[in-house]
Amino acid sequence: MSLTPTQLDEVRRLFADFLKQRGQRQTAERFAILDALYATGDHIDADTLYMRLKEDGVQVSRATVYNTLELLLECDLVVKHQFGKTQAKYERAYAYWQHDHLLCIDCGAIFEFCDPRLQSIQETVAEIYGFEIAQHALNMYGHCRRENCANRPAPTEA
Amino acid sequence: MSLTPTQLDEVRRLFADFLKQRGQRQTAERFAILDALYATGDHIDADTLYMRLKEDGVQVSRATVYNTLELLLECDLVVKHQFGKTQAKYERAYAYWQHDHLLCIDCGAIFEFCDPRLQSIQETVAEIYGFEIAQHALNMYGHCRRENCANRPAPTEA
DNA sequence: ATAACTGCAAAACATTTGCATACAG
DNA sequence: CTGTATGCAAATGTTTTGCAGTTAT
Repeated sequence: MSLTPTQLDEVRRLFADFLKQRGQRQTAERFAILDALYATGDHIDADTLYMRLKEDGVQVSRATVYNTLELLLECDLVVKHQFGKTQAKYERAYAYWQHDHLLCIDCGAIFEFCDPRLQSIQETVAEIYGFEIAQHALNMYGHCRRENCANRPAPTEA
Repeated sequence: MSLTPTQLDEVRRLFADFLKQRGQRQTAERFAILDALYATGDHIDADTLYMRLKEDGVQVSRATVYNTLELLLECDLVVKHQFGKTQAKYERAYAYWQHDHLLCIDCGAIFEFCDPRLQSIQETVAEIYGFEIAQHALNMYGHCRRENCANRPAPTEA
């Protein structure tokens, strides 16, 4: 799930090019945030990312974290998710297949899956409604069957 | 898109039964909120619902709106959506087919669709991950082609 | 009666903004 | 140098909470 050092360099280069092309500055903070996000294999919210940077001794402000995440979204190096909560989660997007999410209501575990039929659905919907579809988000919510699942409800006798 | 008076009575009865069964009180406020939500064919956020009630001369507090929406979610008379924003939207759920959403990035218009292939995907995912899936949310984001679409981006010459 | 509910206002969160200072280009 | 970016703290927007007073049962 981790990227190779070469891939990480490529990601930094893509971000650098994006900033240059837009006449925006390449600051240490921006690259630190990019690195921290890519170091996380998981889905992470802005505040946790902010605190993780702080723990690692990288001094950045929350405002810069939000600002930079916005830039990373614009250059498609990061995707943002709204998993039914008000707080958004972010996930790295480079060298990562397009996928959807399966979430456990009880323990919060997140799994990823990919089903080609979704592409067909997207095409059908685009056709019917005359839309040009840019992206989609499919989230499935349920109960995982892991032994150690927290908040697991008592099994309903069936 | 509007429910018949008979259906609305049925909805109120379902809510009444739910409250009774849980030993919770049937207050005028709760039914006013239920009615206001069902009077809206659209997707509505908690604050707009609160203000709409106020306009109609129904005095309720924001806290009661949120509290009641929570109850309505629990008895499946309402569903909650997180359309990529921090603010949640609510939609009536009774006598309404299970459907998914197509949103215009430019003007915010919301369309609904239903595709049977999603059911197959859900079954496949449940099987593969050993999940018992309770619900899903599929949102597609794109550009509608309506003449009067606000914020429509300039057509890219192709 | 009494336990539950309401309204209010304060608190808690998540995110955005304004502005003085710092710094990349 | 110059205009962007940063950090901070205040502001905004959304949702939750605590509590005194109210009300359905």
